[in-house]
Amino acid sequence: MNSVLLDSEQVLDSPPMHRFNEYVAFSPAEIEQIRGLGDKPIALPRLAVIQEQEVQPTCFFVLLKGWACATVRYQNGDQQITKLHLPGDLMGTPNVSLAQTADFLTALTPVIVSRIPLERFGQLFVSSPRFAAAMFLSAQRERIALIDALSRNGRTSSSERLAALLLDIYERLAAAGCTKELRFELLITQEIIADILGLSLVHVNRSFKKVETLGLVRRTHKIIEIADLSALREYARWQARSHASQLNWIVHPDVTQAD
Amino acid sequence: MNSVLLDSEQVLDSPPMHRFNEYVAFSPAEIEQIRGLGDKPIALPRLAVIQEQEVQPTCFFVLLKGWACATVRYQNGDQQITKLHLPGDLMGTPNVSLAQTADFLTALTPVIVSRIPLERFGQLFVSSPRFAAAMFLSAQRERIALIDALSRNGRTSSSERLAALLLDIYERLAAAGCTKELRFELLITQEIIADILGLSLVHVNRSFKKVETLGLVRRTHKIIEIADLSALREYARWQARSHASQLNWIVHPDVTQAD
DNA sequence: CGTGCATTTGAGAAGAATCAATGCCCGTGG
DNA sequence: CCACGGGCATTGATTCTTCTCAAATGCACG
Repeated sequence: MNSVLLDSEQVLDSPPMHRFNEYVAFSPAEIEQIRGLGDKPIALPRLAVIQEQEVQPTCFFVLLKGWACATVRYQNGDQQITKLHLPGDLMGTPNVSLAQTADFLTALTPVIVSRIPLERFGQLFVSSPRFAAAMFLSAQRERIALIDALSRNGRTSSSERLAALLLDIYERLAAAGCTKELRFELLITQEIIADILGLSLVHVNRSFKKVETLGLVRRTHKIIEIADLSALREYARWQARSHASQLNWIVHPDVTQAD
Repeated sequence: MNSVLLDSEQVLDSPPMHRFNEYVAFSPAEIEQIRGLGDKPIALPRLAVIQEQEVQPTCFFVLLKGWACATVRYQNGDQQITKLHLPGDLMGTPNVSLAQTADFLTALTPVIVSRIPLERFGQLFVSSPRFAAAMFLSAQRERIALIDALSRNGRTSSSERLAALLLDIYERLAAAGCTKELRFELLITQEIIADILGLSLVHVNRSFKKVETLGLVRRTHKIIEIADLSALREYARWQARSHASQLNWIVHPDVTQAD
């Protein structure tokens, strides 16, 4: 891996930790523990392979900066991107259940990632039920994201799928504070979008023109502006998904901490 | 729900508990605890809705007998089955991360299910790190199943998808001890298969004829016989997925038990 | 021996893939 | 300063896959 070690303090406060607090309100002390899970962040160039397919998983990763993706590749060269990773995402966690990784992790832009060895992760998981609960809920939430992708790919047209993808990216970037009003920078090519949606590059282009013609989005270079948010939601058959909030059945105050 | 209460001992030893031991070798005492999670099993007829879409999740389910599925339904009536559930499966777990359930759980045959209230599940999850680890790994394994479905639907032809579905059902039934040699009973209609694969009923029928003509499977009524297992695997671009076995990073002996 | 559900078949239409150019933007080197 | 080349986006023409509509067949069950 063609990587560059970074001064850790440079990124440790910038990274979007918002994903860890989605389900459990961690205390500052707990947040410190979670930050301690990762190795020193490393920078990788665009197209770098962060983790290979069909190797034994010994770690997973946090994406601190940039965009990346998980790709399943077949012998004949076909590939399908099964997850677009945005800043703050954990990457490679499903593989911990397997003897061999199921997918590639690839940088779509220059990225900064931190490697989390399974040993260190396991220690915290076992010692902190609150952390275990957060990880469990987060895995279940990712299953929902996959379920949504699967149902969309099976039952909606190409342009509806594109609309849904743009909405998904918009909402996730907004949660990470990476949008300005209804605009965001789409850091991926149409070829990558084709790999995400399971379409051909040519057809993605035509779908783009369609959602533009319908007055749902505007494009100028890489900047996407949502022209009509509610119309876009309707067109994409968008289903709002709010996080569970009543979690006292699984999330309790941390007994290892003094009140 | 049009349900019938059953004498519990009638089913408590029959159910396929094999799914719980996939990652963690539980002791008999632990198994007892896990069995105690579920309410008294109930029987439901075919097509019964086990859990509604867009309601608050307060429990999930174990499927003790029969087949069921998780379905995402859209306003216009389109629906996509996102998971085919076979005996032993946990059903509805992804919903615990949401304020509202994302899908319907529906019986595809007469079923026997047991309801697991979140409170009871949460107590065991918090008190037993081994159990928490098993649930975490199992959720990650389900993500892999969804990733595989997503990549197949995006990148393979209809008949390849059908071949992969038949293989998937065969292997899962074999793990539950519900196959005889290379034969199994396919308890679902072609319309259901269409909902699973994201195809039309008519095209499923033609795909069936294709895999039959290719000499990969044979059909007599509902009985499917795999005519050439390795050829079927190759045709379906089947990817073997073995469970992770080196789990000492997260699975430790249960400290609450005496040696 | 109907009746209802599931499977099968046919024909035409629509959606998406493929093949093949062309255009555009931008950085690089002459 | 401009010609060139590479990567990406766009367009056109054609082919192939899958869908839709419609009808017929088969099969189980009262």
